[in-house]
Amino acid sequence: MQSMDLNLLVTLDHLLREVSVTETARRMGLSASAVSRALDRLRETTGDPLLVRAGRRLVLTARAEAMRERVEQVVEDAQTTLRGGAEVPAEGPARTFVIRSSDLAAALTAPLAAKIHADAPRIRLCFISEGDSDEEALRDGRIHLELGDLEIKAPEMRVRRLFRDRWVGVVRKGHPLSKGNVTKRRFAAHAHVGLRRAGPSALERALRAHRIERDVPLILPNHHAAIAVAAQSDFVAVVPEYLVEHVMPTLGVHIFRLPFEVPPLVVSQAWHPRFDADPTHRWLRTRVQEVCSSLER
DNA sequence: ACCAAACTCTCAGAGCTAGG
DNA sequence: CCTAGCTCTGAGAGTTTGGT
Repeated sequence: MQSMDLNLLVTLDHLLREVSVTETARRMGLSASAVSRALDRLRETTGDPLLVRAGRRLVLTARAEAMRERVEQVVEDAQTTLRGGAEVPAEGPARTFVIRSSDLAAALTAPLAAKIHADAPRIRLCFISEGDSDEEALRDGRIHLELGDLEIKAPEMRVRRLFRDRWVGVVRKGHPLSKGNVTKRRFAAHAHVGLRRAGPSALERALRAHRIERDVPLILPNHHAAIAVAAQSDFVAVVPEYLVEHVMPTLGVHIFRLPFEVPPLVVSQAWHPRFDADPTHRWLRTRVQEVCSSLER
């Protein structure tokens, strides 16, 4: 076998996650041209273009898409091998991890807490809401781990994708949209609940791209509240499908496919590099990953 | 048509390593 | 120690595409 530069795997891992040469370069602390040439070598090695132009942006080829999870796992395994196993220490003082989490990550709270309590009863978890969403808290160690639909800007921060899910429409049983085909016109004809966010969400961008104008007379703080309101009123909510299936299955709502394309929701975990080599933190990240792999469709 | 953004390519220079 | 070969880098120009 011809010898391969295994450092290319790390670059590939970043490229598959960022889908951008510029962003990969920023994350790795390299120049864009260096990453571009690394991509060249990856293309030569794999015999696939991996990332191809789509307008101003790049998109993954089918082969790259298929490689993504495997590459992530290989890089993670290599890092674990080189740094030592991610085992929770049997001795030592009790330890509390502060996890900042949006309600998008709520589905994994119960299985994660059960797993941690069973395997490492000396570890305590303190979940806080995303109200305080500054990256300084991750930097200075006030927050040990962040979970959710993250838009981390700090280049040094470690971000690992946990799972993806699709957006669905939710209405009460017996609602007009619970019968027949939901068209864009019918979708927009009903009042919707919106979510309070700092910037436009992927959903709002998709609505704008499809020129769908909906009436949003009610803004709520999170998806759980949106589902609960939709279950008991004529409001329409658009939420991640797993939240309805895993967290609020008892409400008896009707779920329908959206009549337009929305990029999938991506839930990730993020942490500061200061915790990279911390064996207990690594053990926790691995447990989070395990719980999430059971959620992904 | 013009401008901006993102990626690609070429070039020259620097640093590292192996071999003589 | 010197040299050749390789890799990486930044600079700068070119290409493609989208927005105005």
